[in-house]
Amino acid sequence: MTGGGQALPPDPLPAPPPLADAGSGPAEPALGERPRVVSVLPDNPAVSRRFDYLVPERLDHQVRLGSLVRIDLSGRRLGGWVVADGVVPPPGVALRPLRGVTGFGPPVDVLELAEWAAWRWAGRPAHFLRTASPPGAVKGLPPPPTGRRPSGGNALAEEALAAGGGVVRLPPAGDLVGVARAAAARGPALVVAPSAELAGEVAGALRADGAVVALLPGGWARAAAGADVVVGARAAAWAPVPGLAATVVLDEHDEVHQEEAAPTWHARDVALERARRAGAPWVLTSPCPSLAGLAAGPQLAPSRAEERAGWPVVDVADRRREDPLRAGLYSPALVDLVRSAGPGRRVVCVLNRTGRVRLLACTVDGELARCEACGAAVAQDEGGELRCPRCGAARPAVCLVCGASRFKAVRLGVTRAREDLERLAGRPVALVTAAGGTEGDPAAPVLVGTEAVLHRVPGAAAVAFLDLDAELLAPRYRAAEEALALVARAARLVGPRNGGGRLLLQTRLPEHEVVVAALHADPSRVAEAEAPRRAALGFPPAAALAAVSGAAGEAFVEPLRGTLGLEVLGPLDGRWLVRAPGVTTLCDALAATPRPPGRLRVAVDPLRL
DNA sequence: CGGACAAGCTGA
DNA sequence: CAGCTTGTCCGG
Repeated sequence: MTGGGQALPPDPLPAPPPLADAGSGPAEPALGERPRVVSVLPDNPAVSRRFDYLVPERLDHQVRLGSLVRIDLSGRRLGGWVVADGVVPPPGVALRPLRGVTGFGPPVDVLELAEWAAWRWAGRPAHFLRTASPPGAVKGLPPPPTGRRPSGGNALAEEALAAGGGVVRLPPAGDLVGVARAAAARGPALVVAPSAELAGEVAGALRADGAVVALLPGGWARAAAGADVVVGARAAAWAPVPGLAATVVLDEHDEVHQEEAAPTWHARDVALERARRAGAPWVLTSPCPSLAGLAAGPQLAPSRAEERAGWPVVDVADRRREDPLRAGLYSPALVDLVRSAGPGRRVVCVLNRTGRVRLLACTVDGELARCEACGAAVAQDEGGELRCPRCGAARPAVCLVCGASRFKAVRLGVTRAREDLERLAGRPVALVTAAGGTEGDPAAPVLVGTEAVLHRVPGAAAVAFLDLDAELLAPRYRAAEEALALVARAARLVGPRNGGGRLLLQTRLPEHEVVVAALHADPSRVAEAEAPRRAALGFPPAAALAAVSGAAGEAFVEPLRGTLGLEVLGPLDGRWLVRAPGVTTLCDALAATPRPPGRLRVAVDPLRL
């Protein structure tokens, strides 16, 4: 099967006992005096076993499946989750009593989901149960909801929900709240947003409708007590939602939905699996659906006119026409654009490179300036000397081939771009980087920065990508999707065309499907070009991949080499790639392979490759 | 994980 | 062979 089609639960491999009735089977019907015993999974990912404990009388009514409890384990006190109740402990073990109950924990369906996720992303259930647990102790729940269920909402979302599930292509200026509304109209809905900020906006809008909204992570108890809508960022995919009736993932293409650290779980896939288990319909929305998202179900697109209206005007500056030696990052169109900036008309320039200068080329023979000692590209330091970033050697700025002393920056960083733009625009230009700093006046009419600038600025009249080719040609298999996602983010920042929103794409690849897709407000062009490439190259969702690294990587990967249907590549840069035709084959194999001692990182579906 | 205990190394 | 390090196992 292909990746995004939701993975089946683990086959009965050497799988651990299912969480919800782990251990030793159900108790016989209370036949007199048998004491109550529960199985507890310790809150310590290094301990994957479950241990049985007696429930003291005084805690009896507080302990239920999922409860967060305190236990004694080999002399230490730990937290843990009750994962089975009424178990009959194996004979000959001296049981200890639970030390206490911390409070409410994940409901049974989430306990089972954690077990599935441990299989799906080669992790430990405890890791997921932490994410699924409330941020603080929850001793009691608020009264059940008395809200007004929202009605109406986005028509395409309603259509997708009625059909059991679908991917709604919602242009950048589209109404995300309307999608959440359509879901909540069907009953308790789970809405996973790409950021806490957006989650807050959705929560605010639905509260204004009169709905009872649990905004995660703070609203965990509200969610557990029942709510019309449970909404939050990534981790909300693990929130309790009694009576789950619909699941929504907003901006499913956004890579923030995936955890970077192993286990690399993806909120979209968690939400989809949850919907599947609950028999609830689902909606994924995106202005530019990912292939992984599209593999989950049918796509519902607005009319061409509607979709176009939701994107800004896009201009393409074809840098091929510019003199390759003299052409910098500043086409005439760009210069016009930055000169149009002013108070209330902010222009944002995106350049995904930090630093001042990356590569220098001799103005006479075009030779790149490289280190005499080690051959790395050298940069010009403040004093004008050429300094090697790799070995530290410095030398005067003289071409090694022709002796000329003038160099031209062929790849400019944002620091340099800020200075250049300030000169070209004749107005103050501020620099915004991911590191958090802003150089220059943050209220400046022109901002330049790496893609972080798109996250840090509240709005803009226009966004220019100074060098879109850096994204288009990035050596990552998802480069095209990522580039379009970046353009879509900029599109949301500037707003739709009827509000004057404008994007400028500077590129030497004007025929590239990402450029064409943006130009025509038709993201399907990227998906259509990309799908056959992924299939040909064996990349997700046409195949399932795991990246294995760490000192124990070799030992872990070795037994996988012989496994039927698996392909093990590497090591390359200390990393192995495990490829399988589908998620089930891959995850079954990973789950069946013992973990050798030592540092090991297994990233299933790695984002960056 | 962290403690318990067993199997190996060193110095006399 | 004591005294110590290193490794493996197990916990309720």
